[in-house]
Amino acid sequence: MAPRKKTPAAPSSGTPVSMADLARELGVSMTTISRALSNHYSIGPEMKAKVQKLAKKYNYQPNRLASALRKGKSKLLGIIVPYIEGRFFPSVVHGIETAATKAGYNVIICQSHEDAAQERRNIEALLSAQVAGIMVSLSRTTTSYRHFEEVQNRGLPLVFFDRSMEGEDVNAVVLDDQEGALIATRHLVAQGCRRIAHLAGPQHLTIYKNRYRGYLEGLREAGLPVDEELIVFTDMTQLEGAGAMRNWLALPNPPDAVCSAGDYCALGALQEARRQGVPVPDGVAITGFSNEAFTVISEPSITTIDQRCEEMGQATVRLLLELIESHGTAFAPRQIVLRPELLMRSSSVREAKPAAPAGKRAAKTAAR
Amino acid sequence: MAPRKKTPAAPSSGTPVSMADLARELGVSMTTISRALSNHYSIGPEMKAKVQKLAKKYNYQPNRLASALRKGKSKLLGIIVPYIEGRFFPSVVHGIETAATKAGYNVIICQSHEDAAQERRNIEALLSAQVAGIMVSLSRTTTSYRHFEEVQNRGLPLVFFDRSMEGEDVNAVVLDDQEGALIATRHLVAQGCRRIAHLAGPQHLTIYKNRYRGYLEGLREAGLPVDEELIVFTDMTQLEGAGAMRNWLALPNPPDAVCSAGDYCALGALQEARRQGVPVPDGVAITGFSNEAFTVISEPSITTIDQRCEEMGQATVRLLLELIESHGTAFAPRQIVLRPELLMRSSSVREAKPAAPAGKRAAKTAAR
DNA sequence: AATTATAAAACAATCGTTTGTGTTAAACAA
DNA sequence: TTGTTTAACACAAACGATTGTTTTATAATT
Repeated sequence: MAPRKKTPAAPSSGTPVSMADLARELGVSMTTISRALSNHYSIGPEMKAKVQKLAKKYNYQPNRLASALRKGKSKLLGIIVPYIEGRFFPSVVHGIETAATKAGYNVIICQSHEDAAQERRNIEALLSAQVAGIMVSLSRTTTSYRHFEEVQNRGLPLVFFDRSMEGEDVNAVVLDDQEGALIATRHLVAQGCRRIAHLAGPQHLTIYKNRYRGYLEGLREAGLPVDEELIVFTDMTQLEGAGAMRNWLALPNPPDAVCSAGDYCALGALQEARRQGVPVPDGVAITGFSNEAFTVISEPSITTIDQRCEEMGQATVRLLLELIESHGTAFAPRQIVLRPELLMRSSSVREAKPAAPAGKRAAKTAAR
Repeated sequence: MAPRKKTPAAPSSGTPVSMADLARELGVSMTTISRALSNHYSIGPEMKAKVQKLAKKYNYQPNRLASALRKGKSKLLGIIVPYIEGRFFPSVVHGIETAATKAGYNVIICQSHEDAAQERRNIEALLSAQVAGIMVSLSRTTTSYRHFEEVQNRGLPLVFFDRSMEGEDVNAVVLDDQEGALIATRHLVAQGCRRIAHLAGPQHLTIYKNRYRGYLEGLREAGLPVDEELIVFTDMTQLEGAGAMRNWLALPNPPDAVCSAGDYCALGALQEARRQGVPVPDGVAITGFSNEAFTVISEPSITTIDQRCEEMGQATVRLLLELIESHGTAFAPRQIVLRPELLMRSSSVREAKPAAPAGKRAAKTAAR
């Protein structure tokens, strides 16, 4: 044990300044220091000034551990994502961190690596760290939800984002995936496409199921028949997209459009079409989903659905903080649904229109 | 204040189980519980077994706040990045989180948003949270380093990564940027290029300065003259890359290659060249820097330098943990330099070579 | 002058773990 | 038997901040 100095700590001594140091220096009690710093009414104005000046002089930083321990509430939020890569999760984390910092919280980040067991360990670590609330985007392999029940039992606020548990009794912020696929399909219909194919994702994941639904809804809305030949279930890889496109192009009556539930898959399809000499969008129009960075780079640039990553992060934090601050006052769980945005780009816009027809954020694109 | 139960907590009561609960249940002291769980020698084997069984039964999670407060060392690491976006930082964070978790630490993530003042506040928040160590990639606008000195004064381990302070007295993990630009230039020379241009970045940033140096070294090595017309200083945007290329192509004697210090800038140059009908790589060969995701997507795919993001994250954590665990035993500050890797792709490889000449990770590329 | 408010600050317990120092009892050696 | 070692555990004081409950002055009121 390093012997604790009895003399007041100099501004740059090894050990950080504590309230006790300030109290000793001013000859008052720690209570006074604590209350002066938190602007308690029972401390006189001149004493407050003295304390705050001294705190600044020594660059006093409160020990948040001690504070959290005593108060039973920390200024830490936990976030669990499957991984920190690609476009989506980093952007959401970006939004979360920004919003949390603004509210005086810090964020502990964990990756589940798409592994339910790791997710469970993450939860335990966060509980152990006494976070004030947890934000989760579920791992693909999560089937049991017991670890989340324990979070609930402790009364700890829990908000899912993007990949949520089903049901009305959870707090969640999600994208309206069905709407996203619907507006993509509508857009293709508006471009004159009549045989619209769908690259679907794993159907045990809600997001892909909903995108599939949106596609079907779009067909129904336009009075188009559902052709099972034109629906392929994939894991959303570039390779599978190319494979599906190859098969479709070999059909006697190939599709004139592809609505993909993911950008990578759309890219694969696009590349395969061009490899086979089929022009995009005039031979086959293509839409993706997620607004991955490359969609604006590829040639032609890919029409896609923006997932409002930043807004999702912000909304998640907002909801979580509401739950935290309304401590006890049992809130009815809420689901916030964000509206996706269609980004029209070259891969699907068929004739050169005089001016950008849709929203401000339409195609920047197509260096050609 | 919720009245604390006196009876032992059921597994799913609101309040988490504490050591006191376990101690009461077994009729022993908290000391015994603590030492049994940490496998202290002075506790008998059968008592240890009993305690551990009960802890498991109640799913006891130690309060890390209390533990850290008492021990003066938390299991939290802090990380400050300019932002969580693009390819590089998310990947490094990915590597860091993975390595930290493996070692039993959790990571608090902060963004400086390229703002020195925010960076300073981040540091204070991390100090306040009593992290065991801090990892930083400097904001672009940081000119004063006083906030880092305070970290040092507290004896808190500090490791820079990628964007580091200059000097021998800091711990840092960086990429050998000079080497990166050098091998890119060498590669262009090997492709037969003789008038190699350089898209340089802001020279007050070490990384760009070093890339510039590497380019110059490459020219010297090949006995090529330095032509100032062929060197343009930019902020590394796509737009500026295009502009520079436009100017170069208007030259009486335009370059036959461009070595860019960044991928976005290289992309801009590439697109401008193609817009003007100059073939890539045969008219002008192009290399980028950073291995952004789009470099493999663009047509042609872009030769670039991989920055070993994951390895950088791992190395950063490794170094930080060494510093933490060697507590006190003053370590000589160390700089770890990672070797960049050239990823040869279509934008620079001039004639179809019979087999990939270089390393295993060479071009996958070129759907054409 | 005695009483009662009010303001300003001190006391002391507490959050949940950890750990240096006892304490007890059994085991062993002399 | 007495003294000494060892094993196994308990006591109690930290860590640094917070907060309900006094206490002590000072001012205001009767």
